[in-house]
Amino acid sequence: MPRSLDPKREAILAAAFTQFSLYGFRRTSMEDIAKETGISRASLYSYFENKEEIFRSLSTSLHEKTLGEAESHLKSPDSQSGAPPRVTARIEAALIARLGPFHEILTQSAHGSEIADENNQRCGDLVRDSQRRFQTMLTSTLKAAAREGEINLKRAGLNAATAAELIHLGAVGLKRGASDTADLEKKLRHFTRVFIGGLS
Amino acid sequence: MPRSLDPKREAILAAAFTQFSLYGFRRTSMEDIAKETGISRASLYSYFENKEEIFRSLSTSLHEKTLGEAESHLKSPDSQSGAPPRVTARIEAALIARLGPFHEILTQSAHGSEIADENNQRCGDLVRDSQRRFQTMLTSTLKAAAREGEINLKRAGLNAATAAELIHLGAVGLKRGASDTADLEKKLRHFTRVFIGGLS
DNA sequence: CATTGACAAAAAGTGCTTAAAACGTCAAGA
DNA sequence: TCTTGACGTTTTAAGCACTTTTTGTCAATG
Repeated sequence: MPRSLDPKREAILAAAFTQFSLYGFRRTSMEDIAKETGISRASLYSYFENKEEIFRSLSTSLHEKTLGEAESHLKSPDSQSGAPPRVTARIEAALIARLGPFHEILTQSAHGSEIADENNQRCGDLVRDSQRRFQTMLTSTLKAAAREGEINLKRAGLNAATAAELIHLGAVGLKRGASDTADLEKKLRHFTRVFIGGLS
Repeated sequence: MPRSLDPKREAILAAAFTQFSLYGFRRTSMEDIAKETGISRASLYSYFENKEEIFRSLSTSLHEKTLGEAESHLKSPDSQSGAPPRVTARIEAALIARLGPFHEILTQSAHGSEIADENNQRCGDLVRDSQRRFQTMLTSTLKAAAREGEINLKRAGLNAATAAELIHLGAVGLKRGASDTADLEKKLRHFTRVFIGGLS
């Protein structure tokens, strides 16, 4: 059985996620996680090295999930032709899939900012790597769209990688001003529509 | 003499800015500021209540300066007609004027992030107010541009305030990925060009 | 009358002690 | 084989006494 699909591990990760959301990383003990999982604290150590590894596993898991969903949106076949470039809808969905869950944690948990700090501190490598991967996906999506004439990068004086970076950074910026998930999604939709429109 | 133009106060503020940049807010003492100014510590207290007020004055001053410059760019008459909407160049310049100096402090000072933290903590009201004012400026600029047919908000399904918010938040997001001032300016130019292009 | 040295009060840093909490491991038990 | 209670260790938190730094205020001064 692949480690990443072991149901016991999944149960522990789910319990840990609950506790981290409630109390933050520092204030959550292995005892808390064990109790929430319904097993003894000692058992935790047969599934994870320590609290740090649990946290990193959670982070990895969320990054993989959001990247996977983002990728599937970016690669999904266009539903039907229409006036607005079809790539817009795909990028909209990808941004929502990629950024939504992190924003959700940040706004819903009472310890959202502490969790975000710990994540940058302990999983900075994962974060940077995921960002690079996401930007790479965006880049090839934009390249393909340019090849098919959906957008025109040359006219804007941009290459695909630069355009992808601008979209990504801009979208991340929208998180700052979004009060809840619905608001973020609305902003991301408008933003993407206008920005891709500017490349058409 | 208006308090805000008293040359003694200005000298103190300049000295304080130097020290804060070098040592951060917490690690800078009134003694440090006095020495840098070339006066006694006691004299500081005849110009400012305490270190907090010095810091807030500095923050106010930078906000006013950047808002003023941004406004003058936004209101400046268009140089000459051209293919790209003339409002683009004005917004580009305004964003650079408004965001550049803060980004400069963040990247140039060894204590940039501490200073930014203190600024949000102690001057959160000033920050929010300035952001609102800047967004208001942007909003009326966009409204005017729409009135003159330079951009078309309706087609994008946006009102001017929402568009202004998107530009502002997006531009702020670009700060995260910009290594230095030149890089930030380049990103802001590209971003503005594409985004306003999307509204044309 | 603007400036400052000097003073008392407050705050911040240091080192040490103690108590409590959390950790990681392992042998015994289900 | 999987689970866990229990054990020794490590980490964290709190308290205290002490020193140093920083603060805010004035009366004295040039």
